[in-house]
Amino acid sequence: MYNLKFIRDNTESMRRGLARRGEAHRLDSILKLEERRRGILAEVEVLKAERNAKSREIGSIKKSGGDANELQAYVRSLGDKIKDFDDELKTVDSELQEKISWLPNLPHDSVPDGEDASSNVVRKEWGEKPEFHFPIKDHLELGRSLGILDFERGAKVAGSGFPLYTGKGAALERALINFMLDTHVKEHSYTEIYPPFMVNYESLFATGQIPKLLEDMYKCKDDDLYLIPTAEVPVTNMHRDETFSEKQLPVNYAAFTACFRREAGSYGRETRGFLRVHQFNKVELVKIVHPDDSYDEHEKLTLNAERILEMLEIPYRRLELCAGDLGFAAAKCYDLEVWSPAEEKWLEASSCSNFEDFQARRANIRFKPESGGKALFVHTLNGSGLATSRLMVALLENNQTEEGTVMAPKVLVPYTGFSIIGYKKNTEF
RNA sequence: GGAGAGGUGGCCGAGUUGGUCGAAGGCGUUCGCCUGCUAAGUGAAUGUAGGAGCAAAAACUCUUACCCUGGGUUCGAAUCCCAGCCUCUCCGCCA
Repeated sequence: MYNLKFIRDNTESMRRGLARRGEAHRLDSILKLEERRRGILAEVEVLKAERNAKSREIGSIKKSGGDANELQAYVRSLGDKIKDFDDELKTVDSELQEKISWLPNLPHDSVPDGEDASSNVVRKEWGEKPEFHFPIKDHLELGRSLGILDFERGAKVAGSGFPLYTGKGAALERALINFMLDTHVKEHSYTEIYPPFMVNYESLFATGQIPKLLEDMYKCKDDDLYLIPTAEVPVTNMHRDETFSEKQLPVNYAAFTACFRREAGSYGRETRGFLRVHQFNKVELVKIVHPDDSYDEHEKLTLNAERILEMLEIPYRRLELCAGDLGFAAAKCYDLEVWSPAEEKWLEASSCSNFEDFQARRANIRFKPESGGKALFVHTLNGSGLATSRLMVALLENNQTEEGTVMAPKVLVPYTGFSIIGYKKNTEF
């Protein structure tokens, strides 16, 4: 979220950045409104200054017992004019704020050009895609035949797109969450957070889900609360309207939450099983850092997420998103994709973004420099570390055996207590 | 859900018979003085945001707004009225 002064002083560089995302058209009406705003301001402030002066005068006249009726009538007429200007100003202001709130973040210089996902660049590929010498099953068949996933009953109790895990499926899910949290907390030095799963409008606005993604949020209308689409929202907003001291930075958080997304308008598109769901679990990493460090921290964060996949021995690749495919608030973003042998496709399991000061401005999160001077905006980052839904697809499919069973990854065994998901007793181990 | 108390600057805390209050006092912070060092003492400074002026930036000057939020009354509101939000205490209900 940019302030007016910044837009006015950096119009051309903003226009260039926005053009890379195909959003440059948004700037002109803002500039026009801004000019009108200043015009009104100039007029109304003169009137207000006069009103203040005359009112003081009335005060002293009255105190000394004089008659100020005529002056009062005059100032009253000033007040009427002021009200007209103020009303107009209010209209212009809210229109401006609305328009500015739709300006996305500017892509970092290092971000490749491109209009859509087809221009994303593969930066790295890890692991070997497994080769099977038998007909393989997809995650849905595996989940059903092994009795660990029950999408039908999930649909019965809630609706389609609400996963339901049973027996070893539920245990595997829980193991995965604990494993990821433990790794980030104990080995990568993140502080664990367990936040609310519902947030208010201000929080969604601050992290940039609103206005653009409003339609994708589940809302509790009676209470004006929204189910979180990601832990990024409550965790980043912990520090809304706060000022850090410079030496408190960087702040690193890891949070497990369920995530809720309406996925409005995406029906029929890759909606089988876990490929697109309304509720899923995710361990999210959030960093609040010094502006000078955010690109280093972005690399670190991405490596922290990749480490999980390597420990789980899941083949993945890292994609750098092109300017046109960047999320609304991101200045730079890497996606991590896991391999699905059944789909023969890469599936997005993580998205690691540097928001620079975009969210910090909206959320008013600052730090006080050691050298003194004004508080500056921090940079915020986050990334999934990771989402279990797509991970579960890769995990089941990549680790299936000819018998139709699934081997649990070695690192998970201490968490699950079992190393194989067979046909029997998956609900009574 | 019911009853009551309260929301003021980085913090604490005055200010509620409306007027010179952006707001006393204290703490903290910054700069200086003093003292072998530290502590203590002492002098001064110290809110944020917007606009205008100065060719630009900084400084500076002028000005507007802000005492939870949004309305209202008034020539004039931190102070009065209305609505809302939040916090605390007590009661009820409940996992």
